[in-house]
Amino acid sequence: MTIDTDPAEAARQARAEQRSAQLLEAAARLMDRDGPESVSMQSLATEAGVSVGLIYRYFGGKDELLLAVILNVLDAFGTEVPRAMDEAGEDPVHRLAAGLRALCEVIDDQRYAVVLTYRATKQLSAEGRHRIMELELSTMEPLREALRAGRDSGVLDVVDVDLEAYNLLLLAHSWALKHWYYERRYTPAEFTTAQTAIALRALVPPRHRRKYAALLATAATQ
Amino acid sequence: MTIDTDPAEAARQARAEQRSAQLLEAAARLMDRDGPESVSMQSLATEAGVSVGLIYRYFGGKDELLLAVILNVLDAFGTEVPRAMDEAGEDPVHRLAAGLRALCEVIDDQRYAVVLTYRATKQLSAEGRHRIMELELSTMEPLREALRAGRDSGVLDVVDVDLEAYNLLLLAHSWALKHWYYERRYTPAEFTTAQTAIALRALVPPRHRRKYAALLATAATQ
DNA sequence: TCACTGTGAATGAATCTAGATTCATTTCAT
DNA sequence: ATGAAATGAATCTAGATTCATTCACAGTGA
Repeated sequence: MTIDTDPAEAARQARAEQRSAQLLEAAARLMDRDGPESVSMQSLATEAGVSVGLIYRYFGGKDELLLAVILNVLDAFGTEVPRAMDEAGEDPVHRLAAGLRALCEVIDDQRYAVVLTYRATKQLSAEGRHRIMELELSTMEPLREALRAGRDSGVLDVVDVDLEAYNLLLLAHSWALKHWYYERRYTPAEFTTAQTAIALRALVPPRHRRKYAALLATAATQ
Repeated sequence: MTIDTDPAEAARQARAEQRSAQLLEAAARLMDRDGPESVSMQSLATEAGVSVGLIYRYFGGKDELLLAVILNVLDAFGTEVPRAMDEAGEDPVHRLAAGLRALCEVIDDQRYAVVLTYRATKQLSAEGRHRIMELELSTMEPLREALRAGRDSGVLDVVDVDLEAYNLLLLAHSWALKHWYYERRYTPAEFTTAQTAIALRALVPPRHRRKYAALLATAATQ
């Protein structure tokens, strides 16, 4: 099965990957400046400094492009969340908090792409939609895992792991979804801290609260 | 200023209102059957059994129509939530639970219109967007009020009223937003009960939990 | 009671528009 | 010189919008 080793082919692949990244970057920049509805093939081409036709070489069409943008975010979740959680050590509560923070950071970074996830369902093929669902679920797996671990060791009071994991994801998504409201009241960091406190307050039973006081506190605490 | 009393004018108004309601109903039915992206002027006209042109008489265009659909849902929130809360009596916790339940019920009933709220931002005029924001905020006011009352009387542990009220709204919205996932695992009623328990678990301090045991319990409680 | 007429309601084929897609042509790298 | 990469004007498409036309009926006079 060693079909590789063709240097020309390898070079092509490398270039393709670079182009693809360039286009995704441009899409992000464009959405960030003009909102997600401005992602037309023309404006994307202009933003990326290439011609429309070229986009079709690297992405089959708009559908595939949007799918790629979305998968890109989900991929960032899949990378950043576990990394942050592992850095946080073994404690399930700290792991959870770290995961939520990472989630919020990626979302802040890719705000419009996250919103796109909710908007683009229309143009996506059934298969694309399915991939997104699968990926979203597997993205959340580390959070679910931490919830389970915390429940098993008694530091977390979890009733329904799946539901509560999804709630955490939505808590973070809300930064993108309701940004028009939150941006007036919180910085990204404040938002993250406050939501972490709220989420953990729901999960950490009283007897363990002292231990996690730092995570449970907010600037606004009375 | 008694410009009314024109019976012809009154009749016209009545008919206009009826038409408008008929069209909004058709839009709901259509979205429910074919998804929100199928709301084209043609298909809406077909569904409502009128001609395309007529829609333009009652709604200026697609933007206004979508705005009306959305305002319609928000209006239902504005009516149902306070009603349910008032029926629940004085106790802030019961009021909150009743409000959340009412929210979930309206959302289940208008699932696609709720999703539309997140999708349609594009086509809405700045003014329409603004009205939606205002309305959403005032819709949540009863929830905020209950949170404040509960905090003041000590039965609720609330750090940031605005943030937590919005989280409750999103908890309910998630039924519509992530329906593809939840529908496989919960009935609307189960979802509502579970989310209520989770939300209240976060808010009711331990010393008051016994009193609200019924709301805090779920079928799934270990 | 019945034709007659004026007015708003309703129609839907024709038009317009935004933007996605194609592909004949040109440029570039080896 | 050759093939891949890139271009962008021309085409295609979905669907929103218009508007000339028809319809329905209330009011009017015989």
